[in-house]
Amino acid sequence: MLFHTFLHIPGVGDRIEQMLWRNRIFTWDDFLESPLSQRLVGRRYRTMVKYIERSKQHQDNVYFFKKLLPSRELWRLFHHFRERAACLDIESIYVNSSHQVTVIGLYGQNQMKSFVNGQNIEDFKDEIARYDLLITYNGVCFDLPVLRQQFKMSFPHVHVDLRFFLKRLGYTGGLKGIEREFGIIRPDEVKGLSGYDAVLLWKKYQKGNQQALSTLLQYNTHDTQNLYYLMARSYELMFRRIFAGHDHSFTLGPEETTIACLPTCRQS
DNA sequence: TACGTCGATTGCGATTAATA
DNA sequence: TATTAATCGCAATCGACGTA
Repeated sequence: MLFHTFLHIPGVGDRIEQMLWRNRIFTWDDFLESPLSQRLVGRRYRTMVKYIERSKQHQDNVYFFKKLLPSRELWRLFHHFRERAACLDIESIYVNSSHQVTVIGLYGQNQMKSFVNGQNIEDFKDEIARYDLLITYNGVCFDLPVLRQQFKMSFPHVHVDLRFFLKRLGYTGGLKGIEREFGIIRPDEVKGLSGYDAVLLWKKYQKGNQQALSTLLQYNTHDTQNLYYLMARSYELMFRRIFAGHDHSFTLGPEETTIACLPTCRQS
């Protein structure tokens, strides 16, 4: 999707991008090679050539595109930069008028890492710095503000909040409900657990119940890993949607259809 | 329940394209 | 060249929404 994107070029909005696609100019190379380009965009042509050439030079620099793309279109970076993407989900308890993080789950590069308050939670800062792209559900409103407050840290990453991205595709409601709509079935041990249960499990753990922590970590692991599956599926759905009707011969390339199906996801 | 922010909408000015 | 139309980008407002 990155190479099909023109929206990041100053002076180019939805309409110009759509117009280019309608005229079978689907990629940066199409634009540079097509004799139509100059006629279609007039005086903008030189600016567009300059930015496309810069885009090709910076195609491994996610922050180049973060600066230029509108935030609602950052999802387009997911597939190209998926090796540097991590899913994030936190659990917390509400004490003294603020949220205190109990568990942080981070899934990226096919690895799940859990950080537990009082054990290894300080390692989280180093681990998150290894990634450039964060995927959360409602993270802009909850996870990231809580982490910023508790750890006094900033997140320079590209951030895709699936809550708003999925809403554009017609999926609303909490994470668990959307998982069911996508056919994800959780194992019996954590099926039916909610964020409130996570609070209760943490309190049990504080009273010495190790099994409660184990269940809490399992719950958080499913929350976190399922985000990756939802990101991959919704990316493909949006890709298909925005190109639908433009050209029947233009379909997803094999690199755009690879959906990472996690071993923890049981699909119906 | 409190919190935080997004998307949709609207309005406005600047820029560019098309036309006479 | 002048005028009009189309488009972009920004800011402000407000309601909606999901998290633990």
